Amino acid sequence: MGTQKEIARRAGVSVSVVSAVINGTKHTRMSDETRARVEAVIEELGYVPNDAARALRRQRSGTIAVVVEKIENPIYRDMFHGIYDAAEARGWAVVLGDARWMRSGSHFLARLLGQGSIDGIILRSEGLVDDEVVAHLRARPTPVIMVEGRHGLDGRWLAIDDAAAGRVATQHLIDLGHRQIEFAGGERWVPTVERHRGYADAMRDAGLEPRDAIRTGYGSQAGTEALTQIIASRRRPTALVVNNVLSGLGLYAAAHDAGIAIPDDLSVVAIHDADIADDLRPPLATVRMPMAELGARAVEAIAAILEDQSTRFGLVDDPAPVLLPRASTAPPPSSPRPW
Amino acid sequence: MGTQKEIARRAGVSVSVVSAVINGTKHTRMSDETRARVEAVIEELGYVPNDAARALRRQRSGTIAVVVEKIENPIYRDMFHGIYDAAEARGWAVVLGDARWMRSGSHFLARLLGQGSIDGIILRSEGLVDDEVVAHLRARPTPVIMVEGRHGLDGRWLAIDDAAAGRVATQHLIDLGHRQIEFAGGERWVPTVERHRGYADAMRDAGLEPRDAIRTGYGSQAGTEALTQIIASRRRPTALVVNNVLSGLGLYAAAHDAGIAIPDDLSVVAIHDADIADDLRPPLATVRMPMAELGARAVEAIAAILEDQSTRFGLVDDPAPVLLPRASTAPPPSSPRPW
DNA sequence: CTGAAAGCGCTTACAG
DNA sequence: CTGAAAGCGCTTACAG
Repeated sequence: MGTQKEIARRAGVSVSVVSAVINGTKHTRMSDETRARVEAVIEELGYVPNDAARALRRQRSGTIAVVVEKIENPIYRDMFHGIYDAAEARGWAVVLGDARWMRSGSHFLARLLGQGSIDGIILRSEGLVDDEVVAHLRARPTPVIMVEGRHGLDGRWLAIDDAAAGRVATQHLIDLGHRQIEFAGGERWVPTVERHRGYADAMRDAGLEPRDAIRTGYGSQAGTEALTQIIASRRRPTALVVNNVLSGLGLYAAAHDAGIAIPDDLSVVAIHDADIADDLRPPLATVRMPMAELGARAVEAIAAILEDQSTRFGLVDDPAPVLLPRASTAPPPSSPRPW
Repeated sequence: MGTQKEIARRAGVSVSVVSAVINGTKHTRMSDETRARVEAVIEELGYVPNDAARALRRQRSGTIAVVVEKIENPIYRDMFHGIYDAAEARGWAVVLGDARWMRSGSHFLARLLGQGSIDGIILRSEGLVDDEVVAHLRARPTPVIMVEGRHGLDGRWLAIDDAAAGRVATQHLIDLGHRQIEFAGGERWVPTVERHRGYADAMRDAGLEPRDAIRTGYGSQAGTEALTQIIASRRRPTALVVNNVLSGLGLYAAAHDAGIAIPDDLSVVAIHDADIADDLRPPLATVRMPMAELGARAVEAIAAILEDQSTRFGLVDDPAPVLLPRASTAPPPSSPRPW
């Protein structure tokens, strides 16, 4: 370990030279011999810079935080990847956290909001963060980019094109010949509202009557709730668009329990792709979203803010959402079985 | 924002007093009136301490990092929770990261290993971390606790009682009357080896002949591979213990594809519980492990090391693994269908 | 081309 | 009981 001071002493130079060798700064007008001597001592001691001292001096930590609501949700995988790659390219480290930890008074929150250890925050929350925490976020200079949610602080939000995703999913079902198509996903969360809007647009364009969204909670339970509500109603759609892969999982379970066959009785498409879609039986058709690009854009937005440059917020619509067909969809039954 | 210096100026006191007010230190022999004035200015400015300066001065950041291999694996949920709670109780913030980011030269790794920003690391890896990175880990003073893996650096590892889990899972199947029971999970990773050992012990205790583990990869694919191998063999077990819930998911898919009914043809128990076990059909019987306790113990171990106290490493066996029965198991078929 | 010095914002031992 | 000062380890403007 050791410090630059110690290296300087051992190499017989000043700390300015040591710092220059480490950082490759212009101060670098030193003889090759001096540089080599310094590098040898650095190697010998296994010197590593003290990040706290650096951050204090540079007024920048080189670390950004990503906070999401349920970190185990598989849909984040690509986003994390996109964020990580973009951050590494800029020389930043990424740390992850769970939105459930953002409680007023938590040390996690203190670290996020304190000066010095986190340069920027990428936040994805379905609304869990309470008003007091939001007030803190607003009061601090640390830039916060909201992803997948259109209520970004100071308009700083980025989202995928959820309406397009809803449209793509619905269009696929229309193309298969379905006319009784519904959408499940609740209305509280903005992306869901957008997806439902895309569903409704596709329906209208095809001369079909869109229905209100089937309001549900989130997670796998949403799928279960959706089917329960449908069964309780007099409606018998032949196809369903659900909010995400986990909802699809819950829907599969409920369909199994109710003796409803997928896709023979009911076709299903889920927004968002994830590995597990391939492991379900039947494999679940999904809409792949540009999550990696969303993550990369969020990193760029933080960089722009820190450098006082302007940046474009809003929709990340390239590449466009694309349907990944799998066996959970089929043409509607010619003579529907009653269920 | 502002600094203590600015607060001191506005409140007409010295920075020592400001610091004392903020930290509640003994220096605290100040009049109530002084304290109130300082607090008012702190409030007014929305002052937040600079963590980098603190970390530099205290030689401690108050942040620990948790690095796991596939952060979206649902089995980590409870462990993260246990870590978070224990860390908060100690006044520490927790940050998460993915083991795939621990590449030599990555800025993420630099932040982990550098002095100043991370006080300790909890690492869970199936072996992804390459030798060069391990060498770095060893060379730095930052304590690293290996969880679920018995090759901890300097013997600093903690693991759940995988052998007991294997035993519990197997015993449940034996109790149901199964005699042809197999274990799937590969042999590369130590916990799997332990689970297989527990399986073998339970079998022997029941006077049954344990079989070698069916070697597979990891993740959902493991379940698929296991069934493929069984089908290719002449063996027809009536029950199977799989390494985790994701493997169970893959096994379900493979069983469906092969026309094998669970549990009628084949009973299944998975090590590790996760929410999705309830969403599968049939719901998947699992063994719940003390993951939250494992996480809490890892935090305590870091604390002990930092405080130069001794601490106990090894197995976290309280509470013991417990079987959560679900519909994926049943007595063996009286007259097995051929498959 | 290289070194001495200031200062980032904090905590704390010390002097008064 | 309170203030002035040192120092954590770094970077960088400045002097030589």
